[in-house]
Amino acid sequence: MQDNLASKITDSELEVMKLLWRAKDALPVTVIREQLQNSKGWEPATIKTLISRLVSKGAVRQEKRNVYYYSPAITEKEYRSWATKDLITRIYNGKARDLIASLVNSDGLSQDDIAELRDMFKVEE
Amino acid sequence: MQDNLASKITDSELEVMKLLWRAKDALPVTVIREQLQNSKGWEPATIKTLISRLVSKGAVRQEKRNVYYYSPAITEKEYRSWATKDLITRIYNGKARDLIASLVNSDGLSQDDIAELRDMFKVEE
DNA sequence: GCATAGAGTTGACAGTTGTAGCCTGCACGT
DNA sequence: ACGTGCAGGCTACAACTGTCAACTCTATGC
Repeated sequence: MQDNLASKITDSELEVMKLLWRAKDALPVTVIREQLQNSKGWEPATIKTLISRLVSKGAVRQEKRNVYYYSPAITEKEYRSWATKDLITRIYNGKARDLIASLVNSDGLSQDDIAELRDMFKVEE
Repeated sequence: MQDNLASKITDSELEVMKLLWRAKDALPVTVIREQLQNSKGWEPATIKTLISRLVSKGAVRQEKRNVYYYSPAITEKEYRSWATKDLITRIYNGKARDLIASLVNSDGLSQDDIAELRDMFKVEE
């Protein structure tokens, strides 16, 4: 996932991606609209624009049937990984451990989280 | 640090913040310019704009002497904490542990990092 | 077969961001 | 005391973002 893909997914567009990631299959606009119109209060036009932009920037793939069906061209995992690395680069001077330190020292993690992480790192090798 | 402060620090502006965070004291434009002009290749005008915008949005404080002296109105720690939480909210459904899981499973962490984190969580209680 | 709804495309418009020039008044050196 | 350089403030402008409307063309229902 290069700079010219997910790097450019904006907040609004991300909402569309989330929906597509949740779906197991490609979806037609109808379905996408249905869901975002309520949850986000967006006009159909807005949703169409977001989809188009995502297609242009290569984050969403379209598949021609009677009507286009849309599916993510990048996985949520990839996107998360990219976004996280981007954060680390931009504000933690590239040091991932500093990110975690920040989480630990601020109220970013619950006791449960910390317990779980301790486990995670115990098993991890 | 509310939505109307650090939330709005843009990438370019962040470079200015980083410089101010590194400085122990308030700095006049002269000094700020000196450093960013080289490292970033920005024109003086650009730097002035960035500083103004940071002042408007309350991220930088200005102190009148002969000439204004600028210092951060929010700490780097605060900003990091905010930015991290923002990431977690936006793309990890609010689950901090998922962020860390993503780091661990992708190539986000070096072996060294992992070792250090294991220590971190060992001591942490 | 024909009308119609809605998918897809194009345009739009205000606000933000990246980058930078102009102008005016003040401080500093001579 | 006077000129000059530059800090500060204002303006600018293109690209990107958040929202949305108008138009066109096609597939589906009758």
